[in-house]
Amino acid sequence: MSEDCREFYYNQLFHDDQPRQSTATFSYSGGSDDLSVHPHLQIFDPNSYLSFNEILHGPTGDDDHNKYAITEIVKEEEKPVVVRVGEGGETPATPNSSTTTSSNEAVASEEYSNKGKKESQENPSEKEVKVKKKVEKEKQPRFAFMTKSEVDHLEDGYRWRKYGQKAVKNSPYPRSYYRCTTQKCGVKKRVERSFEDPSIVITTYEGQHNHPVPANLRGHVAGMFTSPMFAPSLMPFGSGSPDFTQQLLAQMPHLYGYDGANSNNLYHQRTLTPPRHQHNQQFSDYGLLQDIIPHVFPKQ
DNA sequence: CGGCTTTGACCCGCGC
DNA sequence: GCGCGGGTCAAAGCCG
Repeated sequence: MSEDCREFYYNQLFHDDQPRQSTATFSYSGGSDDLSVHPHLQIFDPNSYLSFNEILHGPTGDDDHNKYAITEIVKEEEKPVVVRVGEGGETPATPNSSTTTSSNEAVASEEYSNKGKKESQENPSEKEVKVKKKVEKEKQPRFAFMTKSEVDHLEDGYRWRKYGQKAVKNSPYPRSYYRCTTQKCGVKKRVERSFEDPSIVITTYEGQHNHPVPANLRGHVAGMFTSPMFAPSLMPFGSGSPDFTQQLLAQMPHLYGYDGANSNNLYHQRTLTPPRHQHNQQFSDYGLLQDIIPHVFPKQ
């Protein structure tokens, strides 16, 4: 089988605070439908594979080009670490310009029922509760990424329920608040559009999912991240580091292939029609993963 | 009918 | 204390 390899540049965010210019090699099989050489591919739906070009730039068909070109990832807790995908020479907005640094955020790890605030008012040890909440709140991993996208809410494999929307000061664009719909998963995300560059969507994740990507979701990313290969125990990241799946998903939201609950999902349409690249650019997920994190997925 | 969005009201922290 | 801004609640409505 012939394999075409190209280089994909990105800054590695995952392990430390030092942004590192890294080179990963994306490999995909060329002109072959022979998946037997990649038995792991059988767990995915081959119809949802994206071409290498789409990995880099987002969907190329259906005028989707550049809609999902991710521009930056900002890790919020410390100095912003920028991850830039692609080499489009874009000038993304300043990471700090639109990410929230507000201190009055809710505790993501708590169950998000309506009890939180109101009960704490009735509780005798009100102060202790507040302090505890504050500590827990500060522990929540949080990071933001900026995506060049025409749609506000990018699919990431998880199901979200919108629970609020607020006007943002000095910005004509509102900020939307979402919560993961899975019970006892307190992950939240905020989505807003950069007022400096309206083509850029800023998504801020808060907390870590305590469950896999919903299994009933379509698309190879959901399948990939629910596979045993992505068991948390295999992930090389220390505690306190944002969940890898989220990070990888955050890097490549244009990979999200499932048909989620939201009607503005660009990928809804593409999952209904076979990708045009299927014959000559079948993408190997495993090869991709090997190259991104070779110490987790050593080449055989 | 269940799941979701919308949206005004409310809560809370912070600065003045 | 007051006002402001961010975040959340929850009722109402929409939709498949």
